[in-house]
Amino acid sequence: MSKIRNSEETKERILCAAQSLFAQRGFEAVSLREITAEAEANVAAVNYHFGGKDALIDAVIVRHMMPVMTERMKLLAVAQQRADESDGVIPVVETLDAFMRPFLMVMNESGENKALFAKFCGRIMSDVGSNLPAEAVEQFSIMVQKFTQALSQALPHVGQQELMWRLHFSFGVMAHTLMHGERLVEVTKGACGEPDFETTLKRMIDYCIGGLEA
Amino acid sequence: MSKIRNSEETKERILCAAQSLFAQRGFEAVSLREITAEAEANVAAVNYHFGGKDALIDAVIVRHMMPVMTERMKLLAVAQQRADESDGVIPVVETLDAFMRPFLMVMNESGENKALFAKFCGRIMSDVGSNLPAEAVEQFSIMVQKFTQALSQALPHVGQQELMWRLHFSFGVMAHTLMHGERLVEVTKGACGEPDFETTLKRMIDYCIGGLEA
DNA sequence: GTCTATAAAGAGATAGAC
DNA sequence: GTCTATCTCTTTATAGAC
Repeated sequence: MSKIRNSEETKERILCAAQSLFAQRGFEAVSLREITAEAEANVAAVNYHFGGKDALIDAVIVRHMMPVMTERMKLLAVAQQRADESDGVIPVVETLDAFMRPFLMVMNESGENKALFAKFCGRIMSDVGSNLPAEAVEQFSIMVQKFTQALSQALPHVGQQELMWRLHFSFGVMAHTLMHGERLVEVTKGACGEPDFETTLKRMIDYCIGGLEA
Repeated sequence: MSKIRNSEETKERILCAAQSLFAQRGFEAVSLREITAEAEANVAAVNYHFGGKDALIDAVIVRHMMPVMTERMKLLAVAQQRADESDGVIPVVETLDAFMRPFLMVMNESGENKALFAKFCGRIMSDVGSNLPAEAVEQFSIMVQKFTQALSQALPHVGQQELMWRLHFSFGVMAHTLMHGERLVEVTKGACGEPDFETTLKRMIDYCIGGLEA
């Protein structure tokens, strides 16, 4: 039993170390040796627990993205309930909030490095559809459908195709900011301020509302 | 003389092959062997002509980004001249056009695969500041400054910090679309239409105007 | 300038002892 | 479950023949 517990801990350490390194440098540029060194585990442990590097990548993605996806759907459902008490249409600001806020929530809940977690999420958003595990792609597809529908009702004057592109653009805003937001601070030498995540979230939502309603 | 000419051709083939592969899979995930195989050159040729893989990466980036940067500055200068004939303020739509259109122009001029070139540009935009050659970073920095200034004059009600973030978001729109625009077509199974680059450009500009003016 | 051959380092994976 | 030792493959880089 103690062995099983240790095993689970080792798995967890590997997952965390992998996520941190993947966030910083991407999936392919990180070696198992670096991961296991940081996780204070053995190279063989990865193959034992996950089956190989590719399986580890999938596990890390699923492990960290599922809570975000679940939270998104939950927030959207809550917003839908609120909307049903009036005209049934979710305001754009609430839909966007339901889409973007879960990152903050998961970030805050986990004790992990927030900036790294953000980068990791941004990286995944950028890679969606390329090599993501099937489970994640499916979840993602369902989510896109739900959110498109909600936005469509709030923005009836925007055609379906147009709306898809604008949602795609909004993904870009989020992915780019999650991945490279802190770099803006560097590049501008702090002239852009050093806002907390809540402030950045609000900025993104405001910007995307403007773009979606354009 | 004929050897020199052949040498230049080999260099060019290597640069093109590298750009194509980097666009598809990123810089670190592509090996020199793959590049030289596609370029029908020898592995040693890369080291002879460029000095190593890192130097090749820098050369590819500089080679393909400089025309875009130059064109951007030129278009902005032209817009400024037009503006000087009235109130001196460049309309947001023209600033955004000057920023985004050069990609199309360079794409169309080069005989290369347009979609690949777009991906390559998007990848560079995403990597700005991380490992880009100093030459490119400097150019980029100057460009950001010029465009921020132009937008600032057109949007006096938007604070400086706020504007920087909104410009950053606009970068995200462009980078994400260049890199993953075609994937939207796949994911939506064509429901988003299959617009040409000119149409997508217009959509991006409209969206970004909405966001910038929000 | 170009190529072959090879060096040197590092990758992922696995067998077998514990 | 974990770890050492090792296998095999691939990478970048370079020396030296042509």
